[in-house]
Amino acid sequence: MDYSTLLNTEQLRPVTDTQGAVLVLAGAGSGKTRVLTYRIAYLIEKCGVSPYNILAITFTNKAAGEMKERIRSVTGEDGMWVMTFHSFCARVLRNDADKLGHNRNFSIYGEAESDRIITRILKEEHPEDTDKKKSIRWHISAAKSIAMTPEQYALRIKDNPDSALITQVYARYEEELAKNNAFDFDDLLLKTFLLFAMHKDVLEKYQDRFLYVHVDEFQDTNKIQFLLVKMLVRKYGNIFVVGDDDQSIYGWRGADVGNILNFKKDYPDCRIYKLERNYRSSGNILKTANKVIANNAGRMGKQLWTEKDAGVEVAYRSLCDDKTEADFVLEQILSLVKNRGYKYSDFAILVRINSLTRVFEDRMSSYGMPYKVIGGFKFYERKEIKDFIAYLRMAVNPADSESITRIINFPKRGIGDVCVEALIAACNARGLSLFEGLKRLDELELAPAYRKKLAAFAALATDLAENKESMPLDEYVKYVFDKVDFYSAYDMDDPEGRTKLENIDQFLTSVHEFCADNPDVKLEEYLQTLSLLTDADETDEGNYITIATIHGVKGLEFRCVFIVGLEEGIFPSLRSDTTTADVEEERRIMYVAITRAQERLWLTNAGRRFRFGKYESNSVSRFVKESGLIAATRRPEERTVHHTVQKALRRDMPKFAASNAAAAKDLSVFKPNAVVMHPKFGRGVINEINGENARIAFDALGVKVLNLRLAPLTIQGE
DNA sequence: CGACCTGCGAGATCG
DNA sequence: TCGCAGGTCG
Repeated sequence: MDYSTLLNTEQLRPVTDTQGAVLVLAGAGSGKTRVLTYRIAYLIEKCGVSPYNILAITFTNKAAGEMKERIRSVTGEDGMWVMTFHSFCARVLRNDADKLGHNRNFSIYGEAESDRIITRILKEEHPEDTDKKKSIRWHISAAKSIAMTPEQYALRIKDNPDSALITQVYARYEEELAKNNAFDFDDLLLKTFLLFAMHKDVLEKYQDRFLYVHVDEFQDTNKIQFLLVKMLVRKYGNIFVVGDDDQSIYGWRGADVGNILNFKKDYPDCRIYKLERNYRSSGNILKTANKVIANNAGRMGKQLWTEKDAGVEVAYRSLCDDKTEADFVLEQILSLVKNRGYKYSDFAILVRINSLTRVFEDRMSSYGMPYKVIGGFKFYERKEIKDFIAYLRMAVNPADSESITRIINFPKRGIGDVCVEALIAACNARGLSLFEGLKRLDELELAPAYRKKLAAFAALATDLAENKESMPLDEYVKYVFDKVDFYSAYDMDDPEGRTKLENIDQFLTSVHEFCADNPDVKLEEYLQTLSLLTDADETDEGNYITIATIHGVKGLEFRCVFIVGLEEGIFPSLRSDTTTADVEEERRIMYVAITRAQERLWLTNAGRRFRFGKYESNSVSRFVKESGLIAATRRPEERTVHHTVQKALRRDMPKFAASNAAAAKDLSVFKPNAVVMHPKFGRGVINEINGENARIAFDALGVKVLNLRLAPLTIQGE
């Protein structure tokens, strides 16, 4: 392979610099993944390094999957370790968890499980402080991501009035996790670090295996992640990290930009390469991005450039309210799809906070436009899915009392809180885990009524645990579904109940697919994979508009991007304790948003927005001013969607304004009392028409107000 | 035990 | 406005 034809000179240098420490500062759209992929290919092809000796760490599972695929298509190599920090650690721990007092079938707890445990501890020991559980969870996580024990952390936060409470709950929390044979997400990193620190032989095994270590999105690593990597490469020193200090947007979660800014201190001999040529965005888009980020002080300093044309001007629109803003965006999309051959999948609507997606979802669904929301609701966080998974966890890890208490009375078995308390007390008295206690109920001190109900659950639990090996995974989950009788747990006449069953069904389908891809997979492996999965990891290539938070589209690109809700208080999102550092992070988020766009970019804000049950007014975001696009505004309140849209059509798209089917739709056919059909809502009758908006009474769903020009309505008669 | 009522608070979220 | 947690009552 001739690498010099595949890469520009900027990219080629780090790819061929294979020994020692290398830092690549890669601007947005500069071919970062390409460099990483070819660097690994180069090691294999030109340096004779075995893929077995290479490790690549990515930020998301999705990124890992994509990189794996690219490496496979370039080198034909498969099965290399390309994964997230958490997956890497889970794999290491699976082999050596016994050295930490856990066993290999440990459960991985997410935030919800952590919350449950913390709430329980607070209820037992500090009932007056239960409202502090969020802050406590945050502190525990913060302590773990800088590798501090409760005692060490207590010193660090000694000025915090709750420091005693926090560290005491932290200590109890650790005991609980140990008892349940469970790790939380922070533990995966921390305990692997401790394992390496305490067991030189284990560390050396991995040091001798991974001779070349790569880390992507290095700007978003936290302290413990960097410590882990440093440890791994200490013996051979081959560390290759790629990142962009301007795209560090996880500071609030412990990501430490210092890792990238001070890389040279840790590796004095390192070589630093900059990738500043952008291949993604038009000249105008890039200019806007550079202008905005230039307002940040703490930067390593990069100036992106492109050989692309300036392209379409970046547009800024101020709309009177949130609904009008949504209509404006949808109007632009429809017009470009109809007249310029764009597909729905070319568009992304980016928001700073999740709650802004709603108005877009509502309107797209009324207008029959295909869309998909990234992030927001999380499939695996749904109660019904967690309940199902809890049964699987119990079968694999009987020590997992947390999962048992979750499902002991779901579906309803008449086992209430009092009964569960009695069981826990009886088990504690004998030093048994809940599962052991359930198996030996006759030995426990319990009221006969409780014993009887618990016996039924105990029989179920034992049966599930005994049968997990006796059939393939996909058959087993179906077996659990039937045996637990999820079907009768939900009311099919209740739409909510039906949705829940559908979700469980979807979960079962995903297990089938997983089994097809990974034949002979064991339940315990599947569960650990599952715990590390998120919705953002789903890849599918449908033709839909993407609605997402900016954090959710990191690393992605779209031909057309709308950044909406550009208002002070929303973006930048300001809390009372705002510091410059916070604003700089907000600005980096803005920078990430802008640099997602390839061809067209719009910034919008609304003068009035419905939030928390009432209208609120926010001033225009400082980022709009910084982008130099503020000129085209009057007072937003004076404008209506009609004027804005007409003006936009005239100014930006004069050639096709006339042929825009959406704009030219003949509205005179719609009259009060006309019967209309809507593909989603069914039959309805127009009650009242007010300009372009009509109040329509749908037979199935009641009255809705729709924009006649946008909504896919057909006249059925009068 | 479980259905219903009331009050409170509301950020982004990799794994 | 909406979702959750905690309290009350049948």
